[in-house]
Amino acid sequence: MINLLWGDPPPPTRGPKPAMTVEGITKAAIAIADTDGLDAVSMQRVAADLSFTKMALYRYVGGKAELVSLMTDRAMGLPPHHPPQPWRQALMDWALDLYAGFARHPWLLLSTVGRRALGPNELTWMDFGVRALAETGLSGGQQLDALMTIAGQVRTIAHQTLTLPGGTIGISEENITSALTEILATQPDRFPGLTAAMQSLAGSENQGLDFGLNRILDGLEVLIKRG
Amino acid sequence: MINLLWGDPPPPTRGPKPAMTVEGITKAAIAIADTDGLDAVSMQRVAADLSFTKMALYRYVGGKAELVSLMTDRAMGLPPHHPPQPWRQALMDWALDLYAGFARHPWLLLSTVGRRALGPNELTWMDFGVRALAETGLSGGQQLDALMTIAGQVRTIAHQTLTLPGGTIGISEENITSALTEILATQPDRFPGLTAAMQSLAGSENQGLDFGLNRILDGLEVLIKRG
DNA sequence: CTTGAACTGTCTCCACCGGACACTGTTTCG
DNA sequence: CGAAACAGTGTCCGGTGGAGACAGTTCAAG
Repeated sequence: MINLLWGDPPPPTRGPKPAMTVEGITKAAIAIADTDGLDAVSMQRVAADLSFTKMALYRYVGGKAELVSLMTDRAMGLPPHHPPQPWRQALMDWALDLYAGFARHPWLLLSTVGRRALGPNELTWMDFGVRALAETGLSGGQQLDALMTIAGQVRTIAHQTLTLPGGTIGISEENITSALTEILATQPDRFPGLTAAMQSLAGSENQGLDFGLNRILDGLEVLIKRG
Repeated sequence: MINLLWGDPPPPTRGPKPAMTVEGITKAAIAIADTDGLDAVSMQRVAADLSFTKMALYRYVGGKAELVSLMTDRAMGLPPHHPPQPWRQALMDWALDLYAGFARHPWLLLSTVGRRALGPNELTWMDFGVRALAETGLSGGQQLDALMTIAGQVRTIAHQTLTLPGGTIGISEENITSALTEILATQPDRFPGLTAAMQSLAGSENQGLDFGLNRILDGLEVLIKRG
């Protein structure tokens, strides 16, 4: 099956006009994922929202996996443009833009795990990030590694902050910290380090993203200045 | 439903002796996930491996989600002990131990996304990590944020390195870089930064984990020394 | 203008999934 | 010796992704 992500194959000319488009299907699927979560995206549901039969979708996309790939790349979109900046600020913007993308489509956190096909938009994101580091004297591998580290930080915080409604089991509190404090309250002696850390946390806001990013950027600065 | 993760409820004494144990079920499920991936873990499959009926499992675990939680916490296990060390070395060991865990059970990368119940082992991991930072003068929140950043780095590299056989679609090469070079070879002008970075990468080994960790630790050192 | 090939969308069917529920058989306590 | 509590099974359900046959539509070639 040809990879729909990279330009559709030339449309045939015989036969009836297609009533749908890959783009329309993808948009419908994204709309479902945005409102009801990625698990709610099924072939039936997508087809129903378009007033078609499930099997009709298979004329356009190869299957569920391919549809998810298309959704992912489209929802990711292209990274926003920024005026030229020093590498540190550029990377910070890049990270915040990425976080904003996850905030818009939290299901991206789920659809981008496991081996998957890379779409053009995803690659463009990486390209932008690498270019921000082009002038720093870092090697290509170092640039990519640095980018991965930053992307990982964004993912981590996004994952722990956004965490879709699709809860799995047990603890149904609003966020991780509340569930955590609850457990720690009952058995403080078992996790002394955590208990102490949580006590001195009380009320401090979610600065996790900025904190981690600044540590990483500090570390990069050390490396870059060292030459 | 009582959380099986935190000590089973007292077993009843009436009625026939249970033929299975929660531990046995969990171990069987982990074995399946280790060999055939997390998707292969179904109630039927687990029950069949134990020579029981699917529905019999529901006498022990509340459902699929709870089983996965049990698998996750058990597979994570307790973090290994290390002799007392300076915080930097302690965190480095912590990160490498965590990575080793992901390498042993790559499906943990999948089972630990989305909101989920926290098990005692997972909390112990966090406790160990936080304790490594206890003497650094960082606040509790900063300690937790630092840990999240490091864990995120480990996850990112593990995810991009291990990536189970359960591929989804398209590109079935051995790792991301090979698929990437393939794409870049066909359209180098579209991703100039990436192309340049990949060219100067040729043959360098997977140092991504060490690189990112050292940047993060460098950044933490800057913050800690600053006081 | 006709005809046949190419194409679209629908229909039926399948295996599998997680799970509800009623039921039989077993064990132990009053 | 019951009766209550419990274990495991069998049956059923709605849902999933997907294969394949089929009829309707459209266009290009004769």
